[in-house]
Amino acid sequence: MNTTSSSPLGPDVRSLTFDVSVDNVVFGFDGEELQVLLIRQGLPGEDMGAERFHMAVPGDLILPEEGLDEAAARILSNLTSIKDIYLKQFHAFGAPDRVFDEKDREWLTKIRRYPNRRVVTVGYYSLVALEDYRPKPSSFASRAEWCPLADIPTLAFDHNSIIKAGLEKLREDVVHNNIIFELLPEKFTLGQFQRLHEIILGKALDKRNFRKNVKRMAEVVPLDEKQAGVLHKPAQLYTYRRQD
Amino acid sequence: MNTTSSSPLGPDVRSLTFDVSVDNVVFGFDGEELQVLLIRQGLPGEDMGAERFHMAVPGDLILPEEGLDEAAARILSNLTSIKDIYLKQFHAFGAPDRVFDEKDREWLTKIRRYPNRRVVTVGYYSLVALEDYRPKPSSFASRAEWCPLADIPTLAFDHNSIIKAGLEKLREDVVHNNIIFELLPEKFTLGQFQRLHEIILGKALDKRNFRKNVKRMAEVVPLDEKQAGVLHKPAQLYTYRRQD
DNA sequence: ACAAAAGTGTTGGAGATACACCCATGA
DNA sequence: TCATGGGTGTATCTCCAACACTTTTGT
Repeated sequence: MNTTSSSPLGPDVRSLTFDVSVDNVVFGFDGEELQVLLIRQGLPGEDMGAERFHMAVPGDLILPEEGLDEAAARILSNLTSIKDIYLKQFHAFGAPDRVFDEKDREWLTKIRRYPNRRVVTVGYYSLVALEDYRPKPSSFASRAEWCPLADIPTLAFDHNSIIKAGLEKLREDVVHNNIIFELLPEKFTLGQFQRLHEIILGKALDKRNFRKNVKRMAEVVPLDEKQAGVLHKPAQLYTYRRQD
Repeated sequence: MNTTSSSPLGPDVRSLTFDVSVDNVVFGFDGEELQVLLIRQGLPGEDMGAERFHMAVPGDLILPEEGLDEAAARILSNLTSIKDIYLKQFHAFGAPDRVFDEKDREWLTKIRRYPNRRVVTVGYYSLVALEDYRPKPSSFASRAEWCPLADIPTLAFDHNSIIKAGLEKLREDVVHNNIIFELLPEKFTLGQFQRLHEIILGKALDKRNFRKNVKRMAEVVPLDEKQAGVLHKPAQLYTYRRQD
């Protein structure tokens, strides 16, 4: 008895209702550069020959009985099979014209019951060591891949601005919290660690000063192991050990 | 096609509809303590003898054609007549059981067309010099008043947690941005300025060091004016002048 | 031998912290 | 005269920025 169409107060539900979605901006680091997890929109049955489907950040509508954080995790896992990662809400996007492009609407017609309904979306960002997560597409994602931040094409909806906002938030959080470790592989060199900082912060850092600071972090501990197979002096490997 | 419960045509639609609201946590400073702007829920026609209406933060549903920021400003102005203030989005709240209390539901029945619909709300916070803003209730607010942070009663919905989250965000932003000036009256003493910092940051600061830091802020300029009518040495007054 | 990244200390300046007493006013 | 907050300086320490050369490996 409790919702929409049975309400005594009138029929004009369409314009007084919203869908709520979640979009996940997942950053990954491969030791070289920062990447973002993108999906290619496409239904399982469809011929994928045509390249007309769009790339987007993995996102979808939330379910009626589901919290936002919960939805973010479920949706990411549904579309890319990546799960159990740190997901942090960073902003809600609700411009009435978020979705205006003709091809976006066309796509929505295929997957949504009410494709014209206004959608407010909540952005989450996440950080992973890229090598630990190989995305596998499913549901309405025909592909799911890491894409270098520099090479991101024009995406569906307002996803380019969502990524931009997520990156800004990431930068803030890296400076003030210890979020950056989520992005590192289990074993990493100080070179990678520094490169990661430089990429996220967008500026060069002094090697000696950087290493001095790292030495003061109790969480970063050296291993009894060195890099091998590289064509230069092999680097000491470190790992991150959470403090009590 | 794997895992998902949502078919290509999207998840089950019946109840898949939401309202979206905005809640404004407005902080004010009176030179002594930090306060929050609250409204008392009540319809204009109703007898206000009974004290059974609840206090809440000023918030309401967004309109179909309206952006989130826009809605926040409109709603605040509608309910309290306070306008043209700095409003910053800080978090979206979407727990499915955000509204579960019987009296909350009862109240919604009076003002909402679809009182049982799930509501996802977006929190905004704001900062003002309390003395510059005297709230005037209207719409479904029967009262609108400043309430000291320490004396906040149990509020409607999840508004206590929303305030808490807003305060945390405020603290962050005070440290890293220059947001704090929004909270000060036009003319202020360094004592007030320091007290405000201490209240927001939740810790005591050294007076001499604090004043040293203030002297280095070009935006804080002394006036040709002193406090009067106080029962101690009158303090120099300062003002905030935005830099180009 | 060469290329490529790893690794390593010192110095100077700026900003943070710690700390105690006199001053001007209203009652 | 007393109570109340206003107002002031110095010494130390920690953190940050700037800066150049040697080492180890693979080819």
